[in-house]
Amino acid sequence: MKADTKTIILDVAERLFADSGFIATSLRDITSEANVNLASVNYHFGSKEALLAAVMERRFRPINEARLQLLDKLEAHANNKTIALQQIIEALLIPPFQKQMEWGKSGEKFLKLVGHIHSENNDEIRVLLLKQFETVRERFTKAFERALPNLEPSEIHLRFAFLIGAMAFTMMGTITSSNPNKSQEPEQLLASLIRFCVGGMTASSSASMSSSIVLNGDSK
Amino acid sequence: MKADTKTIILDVAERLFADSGFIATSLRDITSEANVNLASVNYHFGSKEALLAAVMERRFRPINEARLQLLDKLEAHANNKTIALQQIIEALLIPPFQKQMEWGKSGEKFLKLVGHIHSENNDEIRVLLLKQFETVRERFTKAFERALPNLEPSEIHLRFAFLIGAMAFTMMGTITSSNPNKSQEPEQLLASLIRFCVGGMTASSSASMSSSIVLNGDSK
DNA sequence: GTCTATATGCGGATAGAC
DNA sequence: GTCTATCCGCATATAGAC
Repeated sequence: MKADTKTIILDVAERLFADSGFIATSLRDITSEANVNLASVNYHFGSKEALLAAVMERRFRPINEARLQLLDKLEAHANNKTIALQQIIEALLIPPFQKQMEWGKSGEKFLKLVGHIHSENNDEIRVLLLKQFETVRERFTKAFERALPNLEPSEIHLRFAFLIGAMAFTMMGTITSSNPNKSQEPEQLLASLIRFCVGGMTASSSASMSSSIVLNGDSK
Repeated sequence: MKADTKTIILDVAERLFADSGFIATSLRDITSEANVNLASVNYHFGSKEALLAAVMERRFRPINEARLQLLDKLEAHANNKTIALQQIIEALLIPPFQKQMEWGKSGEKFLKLVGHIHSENNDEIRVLLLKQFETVRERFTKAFERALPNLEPSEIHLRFAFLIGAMAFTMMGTITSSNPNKSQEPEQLLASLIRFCVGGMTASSSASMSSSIVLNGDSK
């Protein structure tokens, strides 16, 4: 557990980025809290953006590997049989929560950061995140299409995005902070999220909008 | 349709905030694009934060009023009968899309801004947004509890948050920009979102997690 | 590898003429 | 109400001694 400068910077940066966002966090905030020199960030990482990339890479690689391994296992166990949708969703949603608990205090703020990154406007960062997620997205899209043969691919694409949205929003900590129950157990939160997403993905595609409310109101 | 300075600033600020986020957009970006003087923002609004507050207020007030009016109508028409869950969700999700279409080009970027605001870390801004949403949240929470008597209030609270997350993420434009179909129709997007949320809210609460995957992995 | 000192620029906000 | 000019602070990044 030697705490070299590089690791300390990564840990502190992760926490501050999660709490205040990438843009609002200055290198001075990071280096002063980490008790390292201001110039060391540029020495070790090259730039502020590269630091963020390193922070994300460190957490996302194992999470996405776990996701793909779980999906591999599911597909191996199911010989030509269809995989239950819930298991696919669990393979997607459990790893981030599981890794967070495994990492303990160090990874405590990571989920919050993940949520924030999803909404950062910085294009280069988004590209970096999407690149890491690309393989996962492709593999799980195919799995969803096999498990939900009655849905159009375009509909599955949209619902997948809704699922990611619910997950990202959950991870941002907005929910836990607004919840009356002061300390929401992560397990309960995850279980509820899984139920919600299973219900959303399996919803009938035929339901039409209620006629009483119309979008195209030419009210003027 | 006189374009006074104040309105021009509001329009341009809304668009730039939506595209690049609040922090990353400078007053100089806004005033130069709006062809107004830099000092006019502080003259008309007082500060950059107050400008954002004004931008949000202008759009949220009519949207939240529409939401509450729709819910009023639903509750008036249903004499002691339970309101269909889908109608409650529609009353919540249709107004932002409907208002956006009504506003046309001027309100085009508004949904994107809404999505971003949900993830801004600035506490004062979040408080401002939550204050606007408070009445809506309370009224719709009660409606959900009546429509879903089998769910625990805490479970409903969580699912409501997931729903907001799916909506916010959708609004950010992440979906539309990543979708292979180049121009996703807003109506189709909204219809899919409603289906997903109805499915998520009505999902069985008894489903337990698959035993093959466990969160508490003491892997070390 | 780590430090100090500094280059260089942009940010919000305001004073005061018109 | 609108303009110019400016205050003042903080940002990232780097140069160069140690």
